[in-house]
Amino acid sequence: MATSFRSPTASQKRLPERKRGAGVKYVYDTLRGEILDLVLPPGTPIDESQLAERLEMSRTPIREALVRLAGDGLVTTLPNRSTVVSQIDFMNLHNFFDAITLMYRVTTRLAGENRTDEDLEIIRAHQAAFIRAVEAQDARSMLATNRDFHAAIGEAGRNPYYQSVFLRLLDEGRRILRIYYSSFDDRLPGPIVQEHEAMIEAIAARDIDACDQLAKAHADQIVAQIQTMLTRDRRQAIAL
Amino acid sequence: MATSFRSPTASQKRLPERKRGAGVKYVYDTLRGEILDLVLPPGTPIDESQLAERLEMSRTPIREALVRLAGDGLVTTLPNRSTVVSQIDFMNLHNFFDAITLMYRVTTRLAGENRTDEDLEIIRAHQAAFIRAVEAQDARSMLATNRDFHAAIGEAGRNPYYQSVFLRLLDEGRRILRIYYSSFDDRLPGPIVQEHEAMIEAIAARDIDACDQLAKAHADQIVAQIQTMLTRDRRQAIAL
DNA sequence: TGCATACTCAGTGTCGACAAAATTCCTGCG
DNA sequence: CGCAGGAATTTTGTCGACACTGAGTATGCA
Repeated sequence: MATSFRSPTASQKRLPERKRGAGVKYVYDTLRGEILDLVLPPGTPIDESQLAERLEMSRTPIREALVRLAGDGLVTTLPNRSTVVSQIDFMNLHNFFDAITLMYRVTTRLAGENRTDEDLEIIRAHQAAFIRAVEAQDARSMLATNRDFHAAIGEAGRNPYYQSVFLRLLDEGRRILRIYYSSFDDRLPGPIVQEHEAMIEAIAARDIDACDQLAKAHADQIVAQIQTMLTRDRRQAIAL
Repeated sequence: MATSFRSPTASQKRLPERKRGAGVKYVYDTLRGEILDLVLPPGTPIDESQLAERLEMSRTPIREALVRLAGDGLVTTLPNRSTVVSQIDFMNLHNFFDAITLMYRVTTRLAGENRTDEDLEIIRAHQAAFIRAVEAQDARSMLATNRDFHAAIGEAGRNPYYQSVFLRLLDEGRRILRIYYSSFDDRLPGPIVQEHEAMIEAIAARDIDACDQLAKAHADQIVAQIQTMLTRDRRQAIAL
């Protein structure tokens, strides 16, 4: 099965069937989603030919997507060998904690300074989506919407340099938290919802000090959650 | 001219002449250097076929290098159109100043915490190279070695997340400063050399507070230099 | 039986060619 | 003379093919 869904007779010459340039984006988005949701766990080798066959396109757009993912740090290219999903460096998680705490603070502060009313609407929409995911107890959706919520705050901060690291950290955090939620099975994510609400209020009120304080508390809370998870179930974490 | 330097008769089949996988790196390094030195000014369109001809390889490795450069933010890809060297956003330089000041501080602090003796040797070697460039009044080399000096400090900090932004900021700073040095013609770069020496001392002594203070002073000084340049010669800056 | 060497093969890196999209140039009309 | 429409050209995006690399396997020798 899955050899071809196309009509075997009608494809006499070639049917583009898909817009020029959309192929790369599709591969990129698909792989990125599967990596962040741990459908492709760290260390998984990615075979270009196999992917090309599965997604029904040539290896060229596949390779371009992989190069972009390598730029994001989500995959690692071993020269003349396969490219693999990047490992999560559990030995140096403190680097991650340190950086994401600082970036939470910086981006939330900047959002308090530079946000427009439109930014606020977008942020609130993401928070609403996050709440829906929490109520539905859908871990995958929770992680994705939580990431989008903070990414929107970063956007409102209007500093592309900070935003580039921040997005990278949020993606890495999504992978790390995915381990947590897969081992504790879609439970309520602590006081995250209320913390988000407080952050929105502070950003709306342009209260920079409150933004900083709330962001730090939020970061500390998440870091504490992850550390608790790691000490409770160290074996699984190390296995990955 | 420049059609081919190879023997026209001997190339009956094909001569690799170059290691597998080295092509992409060569294109990437070459273009990156030319972009950072403003040999390719912002807005310059990059023609794949032309580059392929000049560097004597197919378009495939050229395209891969361009995708990587786009990931670094050095070029901008316009879908179905040419890719161009990224513009410098002079209207929002405060974002750059804000971010690089913070990253100078963070990386120098971390270097003070985590540096090894080997790190210190590498940093001192880069500082020596920088001094040589200053004495030779070679602006291009000054900018490159200054960038490498701070990059080495970032490496000693041992936090890849910070390092990824920091490198990006240093590269952008190299482009911005290149305008400065091209308009003021290779003059002495203010008190940068002494500031570097003081930073090395603080890192060697593991004096975190001094690291932070010196990094902030260094950043402020460079920001002030750039701002002075911009107010003196606004036309040239805006022209770019 | 253990180890070094040669062979096989799956998989990447590069190439040349074709097709789609966009720009440019030309032509005809007002 | 200016402008709209269309043809020609330029340039990018995608494809299939092939050579080279490294890993796994088999083979021969001690």
